[in-house]
Amino acid sequence: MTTDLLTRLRDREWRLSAQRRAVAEVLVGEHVHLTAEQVHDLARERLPEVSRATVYNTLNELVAMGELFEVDVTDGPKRYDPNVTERHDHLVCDGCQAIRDVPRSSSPDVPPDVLGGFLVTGVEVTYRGLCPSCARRHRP
Amino acid sequence: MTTDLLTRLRDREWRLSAQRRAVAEVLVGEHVHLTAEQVHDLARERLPEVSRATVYNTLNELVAMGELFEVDVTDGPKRYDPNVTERHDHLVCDGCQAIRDVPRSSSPDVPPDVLGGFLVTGVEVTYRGLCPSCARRHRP
DNA sequence: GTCTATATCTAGATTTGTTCTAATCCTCGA
DNA sequence: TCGAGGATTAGAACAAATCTAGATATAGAC
Repeated sequence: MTTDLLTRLRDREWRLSAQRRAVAEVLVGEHVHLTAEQVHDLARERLPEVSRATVYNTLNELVAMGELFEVDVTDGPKRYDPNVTERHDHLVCDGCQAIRDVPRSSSPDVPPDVLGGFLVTGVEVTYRGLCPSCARRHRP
Repeated sequence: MTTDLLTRLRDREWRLSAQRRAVAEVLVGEHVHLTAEQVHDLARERLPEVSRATVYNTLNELVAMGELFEVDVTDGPKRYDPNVTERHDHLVCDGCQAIRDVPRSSSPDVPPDVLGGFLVTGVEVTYRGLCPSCARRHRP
């Protein structure tokens, strides 16, 4: 098992206030893709006086540090993905907006001749469809 | 050459008012990925009294008809992509947010065993990097 | 040509998601 | 203990998009 978010933050000597800890703790887990609003709600269950601004500040800092990915694959608010250690893509349900991580099968490459001088540094793959329960509802 | 947007709209018997025509005309061309605001500005050059609401209404109708793609690959406003006839992916410049279409090289597939009951209906691939002029500016 | 039903358009208000601001609060080293 | 600087806060501000209600245009029937 790879080191988790809280451990990595401690190792970075990142000033870990009570508020920041509350935010970070919310993000630990499998297939977690919360919105800032959801992070705020969950963080307040641990520490009621965490403000929205602090949640946004903290999330943005974590993203800047590379300890969190911003995922913007649906309409509406951004989601935050703490799975930064395993290279993966996303599977998005068009029904309920659920997001699931999928390990990357193979790196899709663009043939260099179509790039026209573009310097490519990264690739994102998003699969869209219906999650099991939305698929059932859609064709019962 | 495939039929263009205006022709297809006429064939669909879509009520083509002066305002809608002004919006649609703006979208014709190569590698056009305008924001709603840019579409509004350009449409007003043709027909000064087009309102923002009409631009949004028209864009959303075209998207619903499948005659226009909504592309949301950058922070900030959505972009609209009239290239619906050729299957393609997007190349996004992290410097200036320019978007370029690239023909899809090969369909990326998820191995069915990782899907866990998810019904996949589509895939989007986004390449990120720096366009020629931003790459020059970045390492001169 | 006129009338009527229906679709479309408009300005402006509203909603949503996010960032900014200015004041206050901690924390830690001197 | 004090002071400096970062962290936090509530609320204002902002940006993108949508909604609303009334005005306007249009096509087809007469």
